[in-house]
Amino acid sequence: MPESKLGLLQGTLDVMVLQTLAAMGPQHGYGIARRIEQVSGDEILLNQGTIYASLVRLQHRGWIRAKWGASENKRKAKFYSITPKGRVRLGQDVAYWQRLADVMGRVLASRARENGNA
Amino acid sequence: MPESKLGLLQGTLDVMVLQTLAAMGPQHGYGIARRIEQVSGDEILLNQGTIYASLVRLQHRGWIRAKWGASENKRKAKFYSITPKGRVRLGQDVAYWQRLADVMGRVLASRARENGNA
DNA sequence: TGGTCACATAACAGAATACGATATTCCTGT
DNA sequence: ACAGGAATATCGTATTCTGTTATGTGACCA
Repeated sequence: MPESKLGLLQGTLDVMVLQTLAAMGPQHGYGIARRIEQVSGDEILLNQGTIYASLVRLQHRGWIRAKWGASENKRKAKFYSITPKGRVRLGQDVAYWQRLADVMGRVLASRARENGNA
Repeated sequence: MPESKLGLLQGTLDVMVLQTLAAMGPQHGYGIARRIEQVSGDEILLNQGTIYASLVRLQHRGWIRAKWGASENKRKAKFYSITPKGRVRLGQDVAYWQRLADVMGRVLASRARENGNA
């Protein structure tokens, strides 16, 4: 069980969605959410509804496209897939993330002066 | 020169400010901003004014405190320092960041299927 | 037939950074 | 002595995103 729910930072959800679609192929919103939670080792728990706003954004920008179909359970579901533009964007996002992680690492590593403490 | 300006994600600026104060001791807003840019290797470029909203937030929460003084150039400046509560918070923030970076790494590493591509 | 789960849409609240305008004070060049 | 610019701070607004909650629909099962 996850220690505590891990909140997300602005933009990280969209990247994970793109990555998930790139890695899994076409998938419906519900499935994408479950997959992200699973891959994260259940550290991330997406509130029901949270993923859809992301999907709307991404589709609106032309990075994913949707098509109605039926899930494995015969239920009506919208299947999303990543577009070529989406792949390009994903590449940029990953590069951005690595840069940010690098910079944060550098900043957080700047040594603290030896203070008495609390 | 930086390739391109690196935008920040929600919350990362506040953590960097706390860390900077913990590492440098009391410092004024302008100095904190310059320091963050420097430590980041000039990848981060803080727009003038951006840092102050962060300082207001942190002070409002009791994580930093301010005192008017004079900068090395004899100009009037507000010197901020981290409080005990701020140090606790910084620890939590760093832990959070590491968790998020870890999870993002896991998600972004999920293999893409071999697709023709674009 | 009634319930629950899979799956989707919509709308608002909260929070933080980007950006631009403005004010003050000190320092430097002429 | 004066103009201009750098150091330093404040404020207000636009934008964007996640959290959250309410609501709807169709399948499956007891």
